[in-house]
Amino acid sequence: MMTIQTASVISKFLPSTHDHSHCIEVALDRATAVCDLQGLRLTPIRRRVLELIWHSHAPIGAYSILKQLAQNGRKTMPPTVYRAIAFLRSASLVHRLDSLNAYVGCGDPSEAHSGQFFICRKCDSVAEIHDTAMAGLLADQAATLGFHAENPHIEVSGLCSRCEKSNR
Amino acid sequence: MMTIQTASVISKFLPSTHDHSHCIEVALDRATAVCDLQGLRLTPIRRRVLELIWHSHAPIGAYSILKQLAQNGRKTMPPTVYRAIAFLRSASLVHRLDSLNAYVGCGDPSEAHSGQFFICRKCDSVAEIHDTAMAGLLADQAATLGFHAENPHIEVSGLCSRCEKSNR
DNA sequence: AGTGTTAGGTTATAATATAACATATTGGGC
DNA sequence: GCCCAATATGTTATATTATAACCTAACACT
Repeated sequence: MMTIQTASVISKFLPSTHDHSHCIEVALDRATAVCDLQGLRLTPIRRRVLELIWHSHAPIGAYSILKQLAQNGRKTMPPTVYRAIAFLRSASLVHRLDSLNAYVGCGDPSEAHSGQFFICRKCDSVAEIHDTAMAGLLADQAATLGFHAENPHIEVSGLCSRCEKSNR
Repeated sequence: MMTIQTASVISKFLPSTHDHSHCIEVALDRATAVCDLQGLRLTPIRRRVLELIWHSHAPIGAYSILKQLAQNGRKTMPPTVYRAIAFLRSASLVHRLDSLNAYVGCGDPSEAHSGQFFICRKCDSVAEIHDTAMAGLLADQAATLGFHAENPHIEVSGLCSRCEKSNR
């Protein structure tokens, strides 16, 4: 089957052997650049939260972030974490996955967007793409219902190839 | 633009004037039939919860259901509601909308499925469709990532035509 | 240095959901 | 009809996720 390429892949499923420290580094560098450019303040707390979210390619819950923040010395309360998350989301540095109540780093914070997410139900890894054809199809279907779609955020659960191979 | 019809509309946005008692009646009748056919027990509690969910075409939260259940005499606790919801979901009589932590009745419980939902952010009304083309596109994109999609559940927020007209 | 804005601290609580165990009800075989 | 096993519901407690409200600190700009 031939598929027209309409999707930009924002993040793929990576082998467990990949150099993840590099991912983190790149993410933080990009975040710094984006914030710099847009006059946003990537404060130490926000930076640290972003770093924790990028700890892996799996989404992480707010209270898990909270625990890890609290380890490093001073006690930290929920609002601190939720504020940092709100900031990071508003800068498109982080997405919330509603189906998991969890947050994942975005590999392409270049502009505000809401992507399509594939979530492995076994290892929790997430891949993100931005597919214009799908968005278009959605908009078309919406139109037939007289609906104006604003936020084609899509979450699909399933199995990544590694987990599917490993045992199903 | 020509759009190939690949979507079955499960529920549309309806005018506020529509005969909603009819919707409820139909939903309960279908539920009875489905349960009968599949040997499932639509007990009084489950039936009542389904009825409350069908109170409107807008999703309703578990604790809102709980409050209304508790009004009719005996006190009711969260597990009661969550169990009823779990049953109704397993029978495809109700869907959960993750983006709202809320539940909505399904107009077509004929078989297990996960649809595409358009949610008006102003009046909260929901329309549901089942679009094979979209599911296919999703599966294609998933395949390029080596991902096996299992649950193409989609929620899109936006404005229904009525709310868009009314003032934006 | 003064001031207005933004970020973070702190306390309390809201909202959503489930674990674990006890009791009741149901359907089916005898 | 009676008993049993399975299913459904009651009950208590608590987990998990998220926000309100108010206060203090840091910063950016003049």
